Amino acid sequence: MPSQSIEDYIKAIWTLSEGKEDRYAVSTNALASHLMTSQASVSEMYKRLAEKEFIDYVPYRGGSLSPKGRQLAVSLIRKHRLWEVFLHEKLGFGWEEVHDIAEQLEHVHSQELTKRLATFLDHPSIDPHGDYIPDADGNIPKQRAKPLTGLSIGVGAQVVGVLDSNSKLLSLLSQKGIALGTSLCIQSVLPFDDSRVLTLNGNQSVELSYKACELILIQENI
Amino acid sequence: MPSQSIEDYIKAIWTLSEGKEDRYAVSTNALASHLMTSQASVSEMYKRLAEKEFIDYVPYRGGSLSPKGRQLAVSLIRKHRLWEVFLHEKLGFGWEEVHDIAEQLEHVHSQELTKRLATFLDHPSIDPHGDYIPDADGNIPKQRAKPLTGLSIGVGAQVVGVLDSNSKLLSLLSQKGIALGTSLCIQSVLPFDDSRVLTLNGNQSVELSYKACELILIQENI
DNA sequence: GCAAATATTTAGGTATGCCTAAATATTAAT
DNA sequence: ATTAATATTTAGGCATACCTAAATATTTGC
Repeated sequence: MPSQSIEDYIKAIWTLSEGKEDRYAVSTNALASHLMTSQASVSEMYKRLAEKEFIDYVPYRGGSLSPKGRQLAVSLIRKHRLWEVFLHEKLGFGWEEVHDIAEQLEHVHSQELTKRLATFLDHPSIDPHGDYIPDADGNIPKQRAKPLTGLSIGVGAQVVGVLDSNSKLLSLLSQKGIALGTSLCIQSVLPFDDSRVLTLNGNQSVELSYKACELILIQENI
Repeated sequence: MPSQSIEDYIKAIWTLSEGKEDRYAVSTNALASHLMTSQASVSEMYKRLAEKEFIDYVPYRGGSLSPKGRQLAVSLIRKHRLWEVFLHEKLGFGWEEVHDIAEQLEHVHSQELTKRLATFLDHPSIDPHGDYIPDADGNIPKQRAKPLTGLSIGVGAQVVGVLDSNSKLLSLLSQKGIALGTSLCIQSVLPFDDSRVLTLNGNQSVELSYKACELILIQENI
């Protein structure tokens, strides 16, 4: 049974290589700053992970998930996102609260539990942040959405996800009245800092920094 | 935040001193065999636990829970038993399957989660094995039931709990048709090994070893 | 192409939590 | 009361997972 640390590392490598080509190698630097640990610790752990065949590791070149590693990562992501749905839908937690708790729940080992939880939740395919939930075989659709910063002025779109589960971002969005499914369009882009002025659901008007807009995923209306 | 190991030790001390007088000291020997670890490890851990003020520890005399330790223990027991109810009632796990999974779930740290889970389950007061669930303030009724070995021949009673969550025992009981709430009475006691022949729900007849009977808690019909 | 900047690894140390074997306390038996 | 049996602790090790500082690779800028 992989330790909690190993699971955290594997999940982080998966997250950082999402959207990149297959076998994308994650640098120690990137992983260290993502996990808020030292590069030395990552370097050491990379050796352990390679030994256990979770990653392919070329010193000075970073680590990339092996098939075994990818499988573990995806099963963790599946558990994490299913628990998020449970916390949100069944227990009434806000979308900014679910991440940290799911972070712990994902480490519970029991395939049967995951299976039954999925059934209990009616096999959801997206979590409260709009991310796809891998199916039982580990298949997960590619995120087709693009960041809000890539939306042109006057074009209608819908919020379908966020790129970070950081609860501060989610609190900010909740506060501004932005949630999954919110319809919006960009009214204008402010000079100097590129903040966006948005129209939400055709009426309210809110301002959002470039930094926040980068992390919001939208899908343009057809 | 106490580590998982510390939580396991505290819970074990609580379990072994349940029913005993307040501040009952658990010997290293008893704890080591309960946790299937060495006495040396327990001795070492006792020092750490005393340092962190979870227990009072007198070398060569064993350790007893401090108020802080008892509080932690009871909150773990509460979480464990609430999760067992969830697994059994919501996910349909059998009573012999829930213990091991709850053993992991109980280590998830979030008071809010426990609170919401209890509400979601409608504030149950007993778990699938018939054990009382401590309330949010840590109060837990004393177990009033007695073991099946203490029941006289011909007296009707009801199964209200088991003294061990060992899944082998639970499987055996399921197999024999014994569950929480089963009505039974002792038909006869066999010679030599003291096995009991039981009548279940007024009709079926099953035989059960003394060893198993010791661990079944019953309440006599009034 | 070589020096400077940056990235990565190695070296040496710490804390937790486990082990076996040896030493020491306590309890029981005569 | 002294010895024998049992219980407990200490000593010395090991693995994981972290750290800082130093050494070594790689990349970048000129």
